[in-house]
Amino acid sequence: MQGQHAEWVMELWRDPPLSVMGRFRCPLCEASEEGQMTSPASKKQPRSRDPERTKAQLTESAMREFADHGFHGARVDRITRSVGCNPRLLYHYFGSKEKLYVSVIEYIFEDIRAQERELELSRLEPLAAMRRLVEFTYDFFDSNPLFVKVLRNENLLEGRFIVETEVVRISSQPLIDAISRIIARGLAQGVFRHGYDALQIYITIVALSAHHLNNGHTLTAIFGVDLLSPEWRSKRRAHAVSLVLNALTGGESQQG
Amino acid sequence: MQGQHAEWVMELWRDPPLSVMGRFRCPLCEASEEGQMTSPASKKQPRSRDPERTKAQLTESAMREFADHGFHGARVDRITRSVGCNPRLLYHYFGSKEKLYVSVIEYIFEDIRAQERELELSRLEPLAAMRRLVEFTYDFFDSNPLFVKVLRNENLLEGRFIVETEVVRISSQPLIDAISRIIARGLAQGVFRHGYDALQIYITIVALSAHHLNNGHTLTAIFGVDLLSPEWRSKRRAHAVSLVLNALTGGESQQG
DNA sequence: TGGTTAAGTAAGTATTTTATGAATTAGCCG
DNA sequence: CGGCTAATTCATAAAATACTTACTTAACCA
Repeated sequence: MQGQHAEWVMELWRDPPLSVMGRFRCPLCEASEEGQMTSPASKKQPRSRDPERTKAQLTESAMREFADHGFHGARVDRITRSVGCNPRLLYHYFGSKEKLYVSVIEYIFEDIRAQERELELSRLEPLAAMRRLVEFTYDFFDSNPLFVKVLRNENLLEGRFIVETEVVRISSQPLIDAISRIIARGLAQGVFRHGYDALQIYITIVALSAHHLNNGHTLTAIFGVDLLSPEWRSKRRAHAVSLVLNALTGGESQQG
Repeated sequence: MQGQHAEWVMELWRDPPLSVMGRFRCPLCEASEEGQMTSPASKKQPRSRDPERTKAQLTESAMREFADHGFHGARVDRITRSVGCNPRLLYHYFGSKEKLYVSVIEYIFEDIRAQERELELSRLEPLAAMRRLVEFTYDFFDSNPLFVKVLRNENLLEGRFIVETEVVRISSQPLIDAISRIIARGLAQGVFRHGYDALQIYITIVALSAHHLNNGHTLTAIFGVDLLSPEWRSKRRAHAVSLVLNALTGGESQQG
């Protein structure tokens, strides 16, 4: 849904030259404004009172807005308008654009934590566990574009807000420990011929899974192949699995 | 120099709470403003006339500004002030913030093209060639943070400007072809036991080299290990080389 | 030397955008 | 019902920001 929107806007954008004149007008922004303008019901009936719903809608809308435009590019006005509520409400519930952004980050991290807990890698054989980990990681990023985009922007801001939250720090060590144990078991059983540092391996898996998503547009422009197409992504999934497993099981030179 | 600045600002930023009140003030922005305020010489002597120098200074300053804040976060005012010239000059030479941004992208790509041409992979043995390619790619990203940052922002904008330039499309296919030949030679000689698609391998190399740079701040917050420290980066370099070479040379299962 | 061109300056303006003060009214509980 | 709380609206402040109009003056060349 989001991808379709992006492609459609790109299409609109490609033909006319950069901008005719005057102040910069972001075509993505204007398009999304118009797109949302029709949906939020008719104008004048007052909004029914439901603070939980309002807060949730604002968070959801803000997530999309920050994902699509980054912190600086995001407009509070667009957020409230897409919800259909008065701009004042945003400040009533969140205090500032900044605090809204932080709450979006926290909101987004609740998802991944829940999903990660369901992995249960210790019951599988080393090779199968590793395969599952790569597939899970790949699929998570592949199917959570908003997560990917919000994190990209947070890195643009040099992680200024994520260090404040405390929500993210918990429960990442268990995953690294689990990977350590898989590698140790694999080495002991002889199915793995190379030991790698667990954190390095995990970052590698994340890199293989997410880099083409983070950099899809420039890579596509550079190589002339659409790295964001479903076809390429499914090939990428197989490649990631294959590469990691081959690296662990194979070869005779090099250490890790 | 840039990294130091970032760390210093982060240090300032960590203690006081998000913002006291009022409109959002970006601490990085204010710091860099103050930092630059002292340098651009005394106020009132008129600027000596040198269009080339002025244009070059503006491009350079804009590159840093766009890298540090993204397109929307960048301020034309800061760019001209850090150069020490009148804001009108930016429009005199570039026309708009938007066109300035495009010219920065083109400027940045001239570097990498020049460096890539010096690779000369075909003379090396497959294993050595592959090692050199990984090391070169890693080192390029590692030592060109502005390139990395500008591209990250361009992806946030969904590659809206890079598709316009035409500068980037040339001479990327030769690299992919060279990689194809290396892999073919390696398979023929028996040093490689797995054939991979050249584009997949190259994206993989880029991913292993750049993902921790692109996502260093969030990953650092999540895992509590500074992935941007020199120590971690040098370990990362070895890991990337080892992983790719092991994947190519080793194992008996899986294809590519 | 004098005149043309363009580099640079001074001082804005129009617009956008975040944020607020204060009034209004819905909903809940006794 | 009546009154209290807080959800919502209205109108607007206040400041930033991209961009401009109108001008000055240095540099270059016939």
